[in-house]
Amino acid sequence: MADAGARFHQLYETLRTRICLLDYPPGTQLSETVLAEEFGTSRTPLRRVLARLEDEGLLRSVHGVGTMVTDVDVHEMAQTYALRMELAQLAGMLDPVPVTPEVRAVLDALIARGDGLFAQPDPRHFAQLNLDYFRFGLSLTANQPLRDMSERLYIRTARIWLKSIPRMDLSDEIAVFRDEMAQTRRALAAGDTQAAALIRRAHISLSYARLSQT
Amino acid sequence: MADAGARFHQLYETLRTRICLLDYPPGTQLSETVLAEEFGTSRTPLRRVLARLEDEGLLRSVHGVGTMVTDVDVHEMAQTYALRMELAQLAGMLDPVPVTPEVRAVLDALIARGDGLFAQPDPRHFAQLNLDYFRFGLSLTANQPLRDMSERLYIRTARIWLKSIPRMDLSDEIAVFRDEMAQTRRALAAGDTQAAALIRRAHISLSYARLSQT
DNA sequence: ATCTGCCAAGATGTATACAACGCGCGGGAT
DNA sequence: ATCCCGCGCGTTGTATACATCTTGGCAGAT
Repeated sequence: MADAGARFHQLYETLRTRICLLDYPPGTQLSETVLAEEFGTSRTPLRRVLARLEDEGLLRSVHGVGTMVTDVDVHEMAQTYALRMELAQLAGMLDPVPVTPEVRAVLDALIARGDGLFAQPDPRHFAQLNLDYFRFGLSLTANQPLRDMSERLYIRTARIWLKSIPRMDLSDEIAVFRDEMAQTRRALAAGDTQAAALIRRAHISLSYARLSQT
Repeated sequence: MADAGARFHQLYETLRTRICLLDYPPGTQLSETVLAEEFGTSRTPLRRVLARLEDEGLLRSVHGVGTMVTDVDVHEMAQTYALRMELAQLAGMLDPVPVTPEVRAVLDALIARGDGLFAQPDPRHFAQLNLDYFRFGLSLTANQPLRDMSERLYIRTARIWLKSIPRMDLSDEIAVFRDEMAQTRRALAAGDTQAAALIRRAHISLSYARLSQT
């Protein structure tokens, strides 16, 4: 049978993806019982997953009431983006990894997906590509704590960003995103990880500015 | 009866303190059953606490083997300190809080404890004061995500630092610590939060240098 | 009609019995 | 003497029954 830890991880990522991709929008009430039935398990292991999601701030459980998907207020959003900017820059300074052809190949694959997305815009695919590109940026540093914390922060606010996409212009956002990837490719072609990090920082800042206009 | 969340939090802090203060040194094997009996509860709520400690990297549970207190290797230690230095500096730049007389009073109380510690050195009290002073430093920024992540990183390595204290000179370390607090007080007397953060960054760097010499 | 009190339903939190798993000891074959 | 198989014990993981809590609606008094 499959390893228990692997099963836990799969359950965790499944639920986290549903939250981040707005299958469960903020305010949605989840039922431990129905989720346990859906995944063919009992409440106990499921609660282990929900507990972790609650520790990460994505859920909130109240005794006798239910488990709700949390929302993020503008204040927390501003603080998180301010911190994410700094961490993005740090990713280019702390324990940078050498830019190998394999690294550039990964980025090229992401750019190709961006081209496909540009031809056929879709918010959900955009969100997925954005996450994958974010993780690629983290792969440029070998500092594991920095990677963990950055991803944690990203996950916490990604769904709010995705929720605001309809209010903005999807095609414009995709175009800006492709520009960022193209700039990053030029920086990595020169082997300049720090420049790539600064590009990322600038785009996080601009992204937040566009976000807060809505 | 006391709130369930409060009881959870108390259990969590109790166990975390025991781990950080080396009541449970790295490698110690914990038993869910005996811990549950000690706290007069069943395994279920206790496992909820252990799960969180495991997510934070302080414990590691293996099916059929046991739950062990984790150790931290030198590589992770270096990465964590490198990141902590940067975050300490950020605490003086992101969302700084005004330096009120109340803030200075809190620091004066910490300094007084430092004087008492100097007169009567004790590793355990030193560790506790160090944690409280660390949290005081975090109180100088209103950026909650930054505070959460910084504390998480600190907790993860504090016990390793404490474990190395016997190999260093306790009185010297306490003297250096008092110097840092005195410097910080001067910076805060001038209302310069950023200077206080830079002092903190410098001392984290020096502390790690002394630490890695052993 | 409105307000009040109570209860029933459904939610999460807890306790407990059982399953799955790994390690180590011990006996027997070689 | 040595190696190997097997089983027993303790551990964590899972399932389930029960306790506790909150909310909403209904019935009755005013």
